Amino acid sequence: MFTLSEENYLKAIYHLESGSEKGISTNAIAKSLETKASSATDMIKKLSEKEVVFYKKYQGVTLTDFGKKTAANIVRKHRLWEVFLVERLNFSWDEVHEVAEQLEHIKSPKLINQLDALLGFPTHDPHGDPIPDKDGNINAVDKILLANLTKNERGVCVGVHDSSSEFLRFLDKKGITLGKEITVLEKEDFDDSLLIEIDAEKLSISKKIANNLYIQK
Amino acid sequence: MFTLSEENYLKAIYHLESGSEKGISTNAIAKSLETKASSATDMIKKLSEKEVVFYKKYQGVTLTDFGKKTAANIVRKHRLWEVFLVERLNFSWDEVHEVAEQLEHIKSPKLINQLDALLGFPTHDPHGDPIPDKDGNINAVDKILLANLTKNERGVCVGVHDSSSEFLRFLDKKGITLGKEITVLEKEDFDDSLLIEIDAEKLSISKKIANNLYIQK
DNA sequence: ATTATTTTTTAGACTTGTCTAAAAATTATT
DNA sequence: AATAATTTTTAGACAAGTCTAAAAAATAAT
Ligand SMILES: [Mn+2]
Ligand SMILES: [Mn+2]
Ligand SMILES: [Mn+2]
Ligand SMILES: [Mn+2]
Repeated sequence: MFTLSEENYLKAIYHLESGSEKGISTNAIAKSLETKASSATDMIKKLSEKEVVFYKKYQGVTLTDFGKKTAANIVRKHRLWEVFLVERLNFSWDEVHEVAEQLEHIKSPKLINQLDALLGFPTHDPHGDPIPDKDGNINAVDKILLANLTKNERGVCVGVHDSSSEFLRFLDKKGITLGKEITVLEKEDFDDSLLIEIDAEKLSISKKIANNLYIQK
Repeated sequence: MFTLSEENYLKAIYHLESGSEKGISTNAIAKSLETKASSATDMIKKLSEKEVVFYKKYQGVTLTDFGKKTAANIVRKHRLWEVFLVERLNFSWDEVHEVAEQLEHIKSPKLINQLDALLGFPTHDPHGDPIPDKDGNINAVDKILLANLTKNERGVCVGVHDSSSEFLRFLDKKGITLGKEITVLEKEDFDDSLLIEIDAEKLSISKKIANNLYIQK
């Protein structure tokens, strides 16, 4: 069994690993958990002792198969709870993260399986992120950033890269939600902004926004 | 804000207070939390510092108004989660306690208010215990122990005194659940057992059972 | 190839919550 | 009232998790 702190480190390493081949650096872990590198080193040793990570001094860290499965299970719980909060308790997608950070640590296999069933076995959370199954497997969809679409291309908004409250509330304000169809009408060269069509309306989108919205063609 | 440990001590004191006038002893707290008296003394000092309990050395401890409200809120969360687990996630009443012990520490007022609404503002948990409202008030019902009924008296089963898994599963096996009507047909003097009628069937009940079942006349 | 910079680890300290063993206070017994 | 038994508190220690400051290793720059 793992402590709350150990689980948070495992999850951080899991997220950092998806998106880089090499071992995850002590600094990267510390930054992601808003703690100090020395604390990360201490915890890495404990995790290595418990055989959820491979660790050689100065070489960074990688999850073992057991570690991957354990981490995926925490992510699974986090995302299922997010779905529950949005679908059943009327939370908006920018309010769920903090609460899910707590709920993901509740230990009860039956609870999470029944929750999964209650929600109809959802495949994605409110931010479009995939929900791992019981074995930790995720079926990845081929989504690309809106910024990478070319003129006149079209697709459905299926996820966000940045899931901060600020960004999510901004999207709400602009009427951009998951499931909506977006067409790129223009790409402005001098500021990299996009003119898009959504809900039969024209909307100008900055490069920053376009770099944080996932589209499925 | 209170730590998980502080919350558990507060809840223990809250439960011990209902059922005795005087201050709660260090030993009683320690026993109820399965810890040592010295640990209880340490924690009592912290709680006193935070002004949730009154404490004078060797005099035992009592909750302040603030402490009562804080403790009642934890009990509120515990019992609402128990209702959720039974009514929505198909847990049986003997499986919920351990999970509710964890869930009661989740910090989110919106979560608990929405959960309350989702469940239709329940007044009692699956064991018949009252759910405090947001201000910590409970409306007590006048329930008595089955053992205190006299011959030919009748009432509805509304709660359990012992809520251990063992006792609850025993009740399930005998077909005794909350809401059922029970009539006392005989009271045997030599072993204090009861002959009751439930679901139009006769059933013999030991003194121990009768002392742990609450009835509303 | 040295030197400088950055990253990582170690050493020592602190907090929270717990424990054991001993001292102090309270309560019960004679 | 004095002694015995019990309860409560204190003193000191320990594990988990964190921090700062300093040392060691790795990487970058000259
Ligand atoms: Mn989240
Ligand atoms: Mn999410
Ligand atoms: Mn319970
Ligand atoms: Mn209960």
